[in-house]
Amino acid sequence: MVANVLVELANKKVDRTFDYLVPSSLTPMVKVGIRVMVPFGNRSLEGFVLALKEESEIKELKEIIEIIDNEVVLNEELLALGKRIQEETLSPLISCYQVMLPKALKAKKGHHLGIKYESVISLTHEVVDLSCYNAPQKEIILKLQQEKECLKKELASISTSSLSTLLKKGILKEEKKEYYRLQKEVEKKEKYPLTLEQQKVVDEVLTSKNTYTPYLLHGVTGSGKTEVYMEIIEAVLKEGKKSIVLVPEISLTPQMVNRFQARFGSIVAILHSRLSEGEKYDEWRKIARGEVSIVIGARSAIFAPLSPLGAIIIDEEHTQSYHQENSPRYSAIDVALMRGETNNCPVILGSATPTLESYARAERGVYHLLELPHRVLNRPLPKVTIVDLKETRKRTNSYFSTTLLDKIRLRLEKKEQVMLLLNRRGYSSYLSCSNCGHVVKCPHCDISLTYHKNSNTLRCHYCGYGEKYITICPSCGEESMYSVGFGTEKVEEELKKCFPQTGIVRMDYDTTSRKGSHEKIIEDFASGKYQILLGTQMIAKGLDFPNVTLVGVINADTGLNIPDFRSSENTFQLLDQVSGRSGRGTSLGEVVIQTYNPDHYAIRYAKEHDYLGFYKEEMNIRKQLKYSPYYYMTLVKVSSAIDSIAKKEIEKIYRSLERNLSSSILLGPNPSPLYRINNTYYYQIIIKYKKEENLYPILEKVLNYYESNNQIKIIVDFNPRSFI
DNA sequence: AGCACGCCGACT
DNA sequence: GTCGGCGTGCTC
Repeated sequence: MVANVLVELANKKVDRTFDYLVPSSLTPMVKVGIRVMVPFGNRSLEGFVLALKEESEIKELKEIIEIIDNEVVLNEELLALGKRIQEETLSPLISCYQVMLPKALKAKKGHHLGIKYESVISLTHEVVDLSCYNAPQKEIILKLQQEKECLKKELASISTSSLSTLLKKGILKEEKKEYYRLQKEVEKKEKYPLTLEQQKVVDEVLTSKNTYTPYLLHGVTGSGKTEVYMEIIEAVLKEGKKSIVLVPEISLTPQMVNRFQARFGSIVAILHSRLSEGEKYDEWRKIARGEVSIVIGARSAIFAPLSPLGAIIIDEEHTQSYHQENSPRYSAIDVALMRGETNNCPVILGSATPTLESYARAERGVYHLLELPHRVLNRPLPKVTIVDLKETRKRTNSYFSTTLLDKIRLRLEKKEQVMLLLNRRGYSSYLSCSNCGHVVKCPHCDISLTYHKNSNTLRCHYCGYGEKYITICPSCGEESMYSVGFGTEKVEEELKKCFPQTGIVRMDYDTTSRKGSHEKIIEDFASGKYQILLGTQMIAKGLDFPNVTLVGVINADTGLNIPDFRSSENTFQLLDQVSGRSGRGTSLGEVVIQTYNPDHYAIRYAKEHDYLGFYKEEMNIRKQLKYSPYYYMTLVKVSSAIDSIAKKEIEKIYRSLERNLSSSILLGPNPSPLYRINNTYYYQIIIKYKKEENLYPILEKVLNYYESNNQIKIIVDFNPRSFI
């Protein structure tokens, strides 16, 4: 027997299968979709078996060295899915398979994480007469009579010596059992009754529960989308079918997961990046073995090997993090649609602020539109007040307008909670010299350094470079450096001066980098330990604090000046999402948005919670400027350590695209908005088109042409979410 | 990705 | 004369 093996190397040159002889001793164990170790050149590599056949055209075959898996890691659906992703992203096939699996199962040599075993103790026979045992022995036996079996380490904590005596006497027996690392008990809760609106949405989805149907669920913040998801999941569960729920990484909090576990118990598995390697491996095994029916996870959970699938749900579908930013550059939404198609099941994309692309698809009937226009229990959406910072600046140089300060004070007096958004971390934006105008920049990147007061450093937010804070200008030698702009650190400092008696907590990249700190801040805020939560956009999505009645946006303009055609859309989404954190409980909520651009349409529509108004106005602009969703957009990027080489090659690529693409508009070639990162130079071309048959063939040619050039790297991103 | 093979410059 | 630079090509 001969096996087609795809080896672990993620390089276009070896991105095909190689034939290997299966030694007769291994024949019964070799299956399509398992990992094997094979000789490759003068070393040995891991690879996936993609096919089996009787003979090969190659004369001299080498033999498979050994088998790594007993069970299949890539089932037929995933094998086919990987091929489709390869075709649609032009990424190496091996990377399309690697991305589907937890680290422990990737075909990559090195750390092979094993299954974890625990010693389990149980009674060998019924014990009726307890009188001949001493106190700790009795305790152990009683516990085992109640629970049938216990972890050895649990019983050892009662008494190690009693335990070993009972084992020696043959009253107890010890076995090694496979043990899942992530285990917890959650108290089951009754479900909430659905509102009429929610029920209508559920009913409509369930009419198509056995057919591939994509839905866009447009539901305002607080409209109870999660309850709708759970109801759909329960309905398909009754038919013996399973579900995947994708949520943004940042929303995968214990609170969120608990809601699902409280309703469905132990048939829920969780997959996200904060789990340890071992925990992920265990969760994945539970899924592959069919022990769970619901998977909740971030982007890559879309590859969870559940079968049969009855529903796929993507919450906050507008989230940028559903697009992977490195190869393979796939979109979890596209993958969800593919899997919905092969599994004949509905795919529900939910958001209060869908992307223009998704809503346009819903308008054209590609997605079925479902709507939840009201909050549950007739709770109103919060009233939004816009504060013009140009006016504020005339009177004060505080970051807080008197309007915002007064409202914070009022809420604190009522023992309610406040959330404040500032989408910029650090203390100040950059350092400048008042004498010569010098700005401190990163030595490796084309970007100014941000001052972080807590660590007294200047840091680059792109490559991670850091240096000590300076007061003397490195250019003119004067002691005249001053900081410009402000971030969360500085606002926190001022906030503490304004409200010295109040518990204030900051949540941004810098305060959440330690494992568990993100959860801790959320928990502490939920329990009332703090009254004010100040944070970057990571506080905007999905969080549910019923006691928050005021949301303040310190500066709504931070995202408006980014050179990206989606800056208005991103700003509108952020403002609407963060506004949605206010008034989710019984008290009425309100929002204050501070801005220098009170007339900007993104801010005007966010004030009115008017998604459709924003959608229409933004669609007009996109139409005029020929942007997505009127045109598809593909980004071609060239990077090199040598500026002139990157520049020369992007120009070559441009000429080739110009010659071969007949119905596209080409933007560029230009230096990328972030022209230099980590001493690498970036140039790019944006291709806009409605229909372009030559696109894939020509881009493949370009990629092949440069595959052995190690001076430059080519990145092709179809429908990217960011052009930086 | 590695690693061998191969064809031109400065060294014990 | 040889050591070694890294361009090119191959891995079943």
